[in-house]
Amino acid sequence: MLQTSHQSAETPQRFAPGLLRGGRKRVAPAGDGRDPLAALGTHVQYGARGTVVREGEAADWLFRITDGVVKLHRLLRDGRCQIVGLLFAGDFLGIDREGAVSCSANAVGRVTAERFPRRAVERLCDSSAVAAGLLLRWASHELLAAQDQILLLGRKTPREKLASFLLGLSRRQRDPAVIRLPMTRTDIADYLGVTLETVSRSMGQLRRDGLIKPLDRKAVRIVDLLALEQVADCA
Amino acid sequence: MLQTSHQSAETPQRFAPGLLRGGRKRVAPAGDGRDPLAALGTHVQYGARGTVVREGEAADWLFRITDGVVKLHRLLRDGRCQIVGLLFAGDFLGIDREGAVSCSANAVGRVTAERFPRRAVERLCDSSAVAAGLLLRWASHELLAAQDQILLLGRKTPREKLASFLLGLSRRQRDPAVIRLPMTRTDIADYLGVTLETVSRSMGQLRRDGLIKPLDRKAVRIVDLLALEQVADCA
DNA sequence: CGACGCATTGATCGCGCTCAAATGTCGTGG
DNA sequence: CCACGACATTTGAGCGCGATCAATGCGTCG
Repeated sequence: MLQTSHQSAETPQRFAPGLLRGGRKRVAPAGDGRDPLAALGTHVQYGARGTVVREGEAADWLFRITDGVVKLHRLLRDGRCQIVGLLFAGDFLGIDREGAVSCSANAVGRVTAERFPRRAVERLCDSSAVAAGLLLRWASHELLAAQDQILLLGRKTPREKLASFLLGLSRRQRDPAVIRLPMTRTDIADYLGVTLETVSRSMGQLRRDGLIKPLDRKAVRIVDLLALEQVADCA
Repeated sequence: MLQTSHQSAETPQRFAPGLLRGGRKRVAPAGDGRDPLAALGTHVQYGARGTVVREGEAADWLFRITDGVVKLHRLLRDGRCQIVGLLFAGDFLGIDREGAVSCSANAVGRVTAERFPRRAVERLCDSSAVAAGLLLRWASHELLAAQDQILLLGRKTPREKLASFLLGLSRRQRDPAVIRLPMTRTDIADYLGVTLETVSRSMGQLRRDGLIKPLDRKAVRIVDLLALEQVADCA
């Protein structure tokens, strides 16, 4: 079985995790100064839970997400899992690699991305300050996000973690008042450094306190934005 | 990050508390391809606990540490503190800024650094792929370190956190078997997302288990490197 | 329908936090 | 030089939060 008849994105795909379809090299306008990478890219697509790269693989590719959400996660030997990053449309995957891939990357829902040969990108960056600057700007921004996450993991309570997480998601979405949760409770737990039960309880707590209102399993409505920001304490 | 921001040409330069001495602009060999930044830099020095930059300040400067250790920390409203990064010789400070400084930076011991005018660095990066590449490479590496720290904070036990921390430090030092701790227990605690008592207890535990041997309060000898690596679980 | 995956809720346990006290270390001035 | 005080560190006692284990509910698919 390759694909369910349902087109809805959240339907779990049953086919083997991995690459759905690799496109042909796109013929892009060569002189496009706005996106120096475009000419190097190939479009690729992944099904829900598809594996983009696996920890330890040779780092031959650089990706740029065009649609969907990708989770970066690392495992400890005994199975403990931590999601070290969430990538959305526009984010790069694989900049931070030195020879081998440092963590696995999986599609959360369906994902489309551009894939660039790593060598070619490096050559481009060596010659084009525009290309290098593009990646540098993104890496700097990502570094900031990582610091936020470090503060969250090190010092925030589960309740505060969840509030911060929800607000972070809401900023990424069309309607900031209705948050679509692309991931399961387990994923959220692995992202926030708690257990899935704690995520569930914190969610219930925020609901009982009137800050949010769960719509369905994968969507939450922000009721009291101010109070939520207060809790998140994004000082 | 390194955005082109228009800022007053003459910012009244308030010397941060802790600044010992500001040097003169260094006249560097212009054609030095190895270090495209050198010509822009000024040497500065800070005393122990000196403030390099404070959260919220205008991000007018980029620093490169030449000696000593700098801690980056962020505070929550109620005083909880998290050290989001430690910078050593060769590390940059301030790449990840967008207009304002995102976290405070303090010298841990005595620190010397180069200071670059932010706008000049941005101009250089816009024109020189070498300069942009230098910063990009550093940012990528730092992003990797941040992911390690995220895994540590989210999923490791205090004992594992301390082991990882000690091993990380040892890699930075001349003699990898004798670790000099540049910081206090409180700082270590704020870096590892635990309390100072827990740091102390974990240290005692590693000592009793024969993995390390505290020499004095600011130095530790690694007795059983293999076991320590096992505990750190840097998978 | 039953099987499965995901989420919620409850009961209990133990690790790490908190509060508190004792001890050690360093810098400073008499 | 020693006495002193400030501060860093260690150690102890007790508690509470979040993890763990377990049961149940709920929606989807075969």
